Amino acid sequence: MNTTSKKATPAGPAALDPEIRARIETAALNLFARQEFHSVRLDDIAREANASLQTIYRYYGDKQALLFACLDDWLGQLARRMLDHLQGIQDFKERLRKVFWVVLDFFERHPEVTLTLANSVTPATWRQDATFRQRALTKTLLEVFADGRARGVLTDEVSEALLLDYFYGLLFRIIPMNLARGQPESLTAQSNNLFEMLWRAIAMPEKPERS
Amino acid sequence: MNTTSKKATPAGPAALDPEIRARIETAALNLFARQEFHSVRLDDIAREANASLQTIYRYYGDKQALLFACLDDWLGQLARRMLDHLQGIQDFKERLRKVFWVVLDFFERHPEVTLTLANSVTPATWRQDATFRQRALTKTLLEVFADGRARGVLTDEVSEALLLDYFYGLLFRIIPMNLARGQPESLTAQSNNLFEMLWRAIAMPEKPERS
Amino acid sequence: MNTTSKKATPAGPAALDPEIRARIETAALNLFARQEFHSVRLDDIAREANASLQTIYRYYGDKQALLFACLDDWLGQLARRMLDHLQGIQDFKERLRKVFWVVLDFFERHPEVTLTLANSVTPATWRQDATFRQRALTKTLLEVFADGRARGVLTDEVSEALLLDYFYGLLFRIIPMNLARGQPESLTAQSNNLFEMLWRAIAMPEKPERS
Amino acid sequence: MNTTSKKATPAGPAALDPEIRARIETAALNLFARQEFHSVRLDDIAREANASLQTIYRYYGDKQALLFACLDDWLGQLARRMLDHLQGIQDFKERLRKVFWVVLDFFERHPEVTLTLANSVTPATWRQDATFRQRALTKTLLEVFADGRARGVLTDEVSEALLLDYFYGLLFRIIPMNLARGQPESLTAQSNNLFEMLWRAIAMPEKPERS
DNA sequence: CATGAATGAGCTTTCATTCAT
DNA sequence: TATGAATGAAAGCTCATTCAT
Repeated sequence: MNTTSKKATPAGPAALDPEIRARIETAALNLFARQEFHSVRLDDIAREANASLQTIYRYYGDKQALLFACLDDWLGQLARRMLDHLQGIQDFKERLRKVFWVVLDFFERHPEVTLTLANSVTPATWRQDATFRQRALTKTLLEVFADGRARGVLTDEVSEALLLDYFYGLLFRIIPMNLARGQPESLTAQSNNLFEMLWRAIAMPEKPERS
Repeated sequence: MNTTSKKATPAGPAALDPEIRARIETAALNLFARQEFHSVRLDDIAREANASLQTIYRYYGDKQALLFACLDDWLGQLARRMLDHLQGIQDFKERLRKVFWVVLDFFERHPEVTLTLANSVTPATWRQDATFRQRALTKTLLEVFADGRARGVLTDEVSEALLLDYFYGLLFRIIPMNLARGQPESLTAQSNNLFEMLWRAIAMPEKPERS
Repeated sequence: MNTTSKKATPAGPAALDPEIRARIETAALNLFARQEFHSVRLDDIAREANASLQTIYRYYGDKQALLFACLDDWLGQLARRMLDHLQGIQDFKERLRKVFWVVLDFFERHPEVTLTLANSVTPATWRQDATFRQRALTKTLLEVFADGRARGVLTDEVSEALLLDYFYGLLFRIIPMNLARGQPESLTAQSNNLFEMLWRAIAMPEKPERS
Repeated sequence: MNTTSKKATPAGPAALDPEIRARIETAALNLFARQEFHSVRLDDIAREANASLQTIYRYYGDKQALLFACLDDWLGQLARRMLDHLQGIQDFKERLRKVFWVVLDFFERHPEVTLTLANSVTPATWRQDATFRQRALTKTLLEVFADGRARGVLTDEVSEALLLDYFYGLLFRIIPMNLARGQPESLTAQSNNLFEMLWRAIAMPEKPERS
């Protein structure tokens, strides 16, 4: 509600007790995953975390900040993992394939994060937060796509932004949907198939060989 | 104290006064489009609609039902439009291309609906409502895809559900994102390009000619 | 709430249809007798009376006026009965005894009126209404007591007002209480005993005969 | 929507903050004394008490419980005072005289309590509350009367219940009426006169000396 | 830090009362 | 007149957030 919330700076420099932090965020993520943001009560989080309401407020400032903090940790982890896995891969398509796989793998292994994103974060909310690691992720990806474009590997039928939308749109749909369906089949296992389809969409179509 | 509390039946079959209904839903849609569901106050809707709070309760029962009612009307309209446009088109790809175009065109012309879907409806919410016309839409599309699969036009690399996810994921991403970007370029205008890319992804890849 | 309610004059000169009036007041009295004033819904009265809400409003103006109208009719009847019965009785004590009996007899035969007075009329409410026949009753009684005082029949230990309070206080207590107890014994039947006790209280004590 | 709605337990045993409690009850009593129960708004009580609406709900649960709580405190005080004053008095008549005086004195010194009882409590309401200290008072008095009956001091012309009605009826009438008349004369000051009149009514009449 | 309350906002409900047909 | 709605007011409830201990 408050754009310029001049809250008591959420947590001092010492970041306070990381163990308590962990307890709170685990509890929070579990609840945000199961219910909509507004149906989750801070009371419940406090109880599940075995912490007091005051502590939550001291650490995070308000409910939304808590939600963001939870996600931020995980997204940071995803970003780190991504960079790690990309090391040494040169080929553009292979880099993208790897990115695709890392994302599938990550969310499939952390369903609470997936569900929280699906149930408790609306685009409007998402945009509100300036500190998101997500920025970093998106920025990285955007550069990758720009590069692919420059190298003529990616189609130029549509704008770069739209290319990125293909990528994101696909992932953001199949991951939570597959989870909602009870994960009948692992997406990670089908990663290559899924990626090849995506690639056909966004790659520069081969010019028909003459003759 | 309360002996026979009968929940104000959310509007009888007579639908009460359609003009008031329209005023309320217009006001509601405008607000749900601009803010998150929980930030929208029924007070404000009532004021904007020039109706009383009680009237809203009489017509819809509660806040969420109001939201659904708003969307339901528009989605019904979309469904009708879709069927209308599909008339007479036989070719599978052309049918799908048409569907794609109708969706882009519809949401691009009704940004409030797009924004409301993006800001005020989470998947969890979405699933809660049994009466949604959306069901009809999805069911129709699923049949289309099943048919395409059966005819061998669509790839069999992944399940039908995933094929549908490609379709939905793309649309649900590019439409609100383009709007958020201030619609620098009409999606409808690029419909064919966008569709061809999608088609490459989901179509049965041509077997490499022998020789 | 509204002291100077400039309502549509409750019922035109023709007093409208007396049959409908009767139906409404019967229904109202039954409900006011069973529940507190504020727990009675005009809806229910209308339904029981087989009349429309509008009709009630046209006839009475508002809820409280309806209550008063109901009581007024009965109290008028009581007053008439009283005057009728007093005819020809000269002796002061006998007149008072008769008054006492008429009151007991009347309320014992009209429990709905008793209950309505007990459950739906608070003193504050009572005082609000200027048109009450009750005024007439009280005024009459007050004169009776003044007369008794003047003749030296009633005690002069306390003010006339307090003498009247003995009379009223007793009646207003025993009548509804006996009803609440399920009327184990008819008060009317015990009228003489009860009256003699009262009389001992309010009569001028006989000066002890000297020697 | 609502899974586990647990009615705010009307104040735990700790009675919460007694100072706030006092502020609320004072405010409430003042308003209940001046207007009818249903005309009093909890808003107003909260404002006058400098407390929030929610606090009132936390402490009392609902409006009627608040009313009862206010009265209960005072009636408890009256009961204590009564027992205190009765100590050491043996003679039945003197005991009753004392009871009579304590009641007059108490209500004359607490007009808000008197008015609240008169304006905001109907018999129907009164009967609803099981915890009322009033029970204790009535029970005590009933025993006193039974005792007087057994000892042959009280008249046996009517049932015990009716004797008690004389007592109550008189007090419940003269106290609020005198207040409504602006207390032209102190009842407490006239206590003996008033009691002697009552006594003549309920005492066993002296048998006429033979001869 | 934890606990327990206090507070403000906003949803929901129930009615008297009024309006329109 | 009867019917069906519309409206305003107030009760009652839930929760984030804040305070005090």
